[in-house]
Amino acid sequence: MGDVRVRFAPSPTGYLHVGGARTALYNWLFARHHGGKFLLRIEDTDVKRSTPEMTDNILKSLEWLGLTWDEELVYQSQRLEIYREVAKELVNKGLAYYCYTPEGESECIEVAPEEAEGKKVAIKFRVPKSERIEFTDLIRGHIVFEGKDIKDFVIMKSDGYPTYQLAVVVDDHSMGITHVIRGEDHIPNTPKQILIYRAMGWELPQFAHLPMILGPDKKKLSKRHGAVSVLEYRRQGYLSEALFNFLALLGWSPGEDREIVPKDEMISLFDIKKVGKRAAVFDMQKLNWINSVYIRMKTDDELLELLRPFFSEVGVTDDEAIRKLIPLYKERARTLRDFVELSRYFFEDVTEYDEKGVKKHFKRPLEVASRLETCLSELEKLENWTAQDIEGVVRGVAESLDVSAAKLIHPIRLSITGMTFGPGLFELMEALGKETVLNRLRRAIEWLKMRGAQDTPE
RNA sequence: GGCCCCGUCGUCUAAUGGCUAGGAUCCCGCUCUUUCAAGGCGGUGGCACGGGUUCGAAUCCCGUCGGGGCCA
Repeated sequence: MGDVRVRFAPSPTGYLHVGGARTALYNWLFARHHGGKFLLRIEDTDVKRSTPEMTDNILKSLEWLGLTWDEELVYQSQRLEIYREVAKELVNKGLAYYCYTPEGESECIEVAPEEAEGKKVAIKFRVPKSERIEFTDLIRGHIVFEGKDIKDFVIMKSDGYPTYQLAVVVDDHSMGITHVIRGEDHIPNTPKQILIYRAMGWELPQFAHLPMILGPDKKKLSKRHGAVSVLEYRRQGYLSEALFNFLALLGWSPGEDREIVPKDEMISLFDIKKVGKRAAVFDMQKLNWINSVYIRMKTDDELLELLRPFFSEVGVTDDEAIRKLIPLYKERARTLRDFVELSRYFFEDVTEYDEKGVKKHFKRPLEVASRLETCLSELEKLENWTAQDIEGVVRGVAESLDVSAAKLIHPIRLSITGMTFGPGLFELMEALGKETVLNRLRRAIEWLKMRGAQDTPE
């Protein structure tokens, strides 16, 4: 397939959501696979609802996903004259007509060109009722529409702006688009557009209609389903590669049971004909899994870069502080945000102990306090504050007290983090630092003694 | 309402008309382990339904039902 040219044509009336992103992604993969061009067109003819902010959001989203485009952006708002000329040409050919809506009426009526002068008229395309319009969709195969089922449709509104149907065809033609890859919701538009191509004597592109993306309730994905904006996923701590991988697999499979597929391999494996036909539900759990896989594939240095903005949001700007957390949480985090959430006790005091943890590990307060005191005094003596040596001390204390190491480990964890789970305790203690650990142990011992005094005066 | 698209585990998907319908995720066990996670092992779970074609159907055809989309 030579000289493939595809495009993504969002309208800047909203941010880029994951459905649009997936359409862009498939266009991009198709272009890259065939060594063709991926173009971008901003469909901003809805002047009232289009904003530069949204255009910005869309471009940022695409950049973040690595969906680089070729050639310059096309803005429909700068091409209004061309649409008007084409519409006029269709009228001249008798294939479209002026349509006037009298005051108070909802339907317009055809008027002759002479009569149209000075009136606010729309232009409608005259659908040949006896014709059959068919095309072969790259994904769905042969699709047939009957002309009689299609009503004459507006191509130019009375305010002088083109409708979607006209603008798409004119632009796709003048941009030399060879393959129109878009959402399934455009299937009913296709025959109308084909009629315009025919009327103008333009060569038809190939069409491929992608399945929809649904929410968990199987309804078309929308704001109601929570985060749908691409940049929102970035904010939530998803990696660009992970969202890319996830979206690519939503409706397409590279075969051979592949799940984690790097971008370059994706390009060589991508085949539009293997895209599925059925709508796919956006499954956050799978995204989370893919994200966690990509997090684990990152080097610590790469993660440091990625984590900076998330930590600075909570006031942590010390690289070294972040760096030492990375190995601790790398295989426990599903999102970048998790690093921050899971390591709170590094930056905040422990003010309370997990309720279930207290029941389990602080059950006999005085007994636990005394064990912790032994640990405390041994740890105070420890010069070389490394995970290995800390472990030696703790296990040594366990042995001398004749209790299992777990009897010390769990209470220590609860004391120094307030939580019952987390990274390996000794690495955690090393990372927290001697002073912090000792202080938190002292505080826990005090807490336990108070608790023991009021609890059970046996 | 008219037209169009679609229907394989809960979810994402694989399966030239031919082995006990495969993988991933989720969930549940077991294992490893100081906990959690990661890892390893195992398990529950699916061809929407009914006809036909065929030696043989998830796969082809028809119908029903269900879901979705566009237009009104």
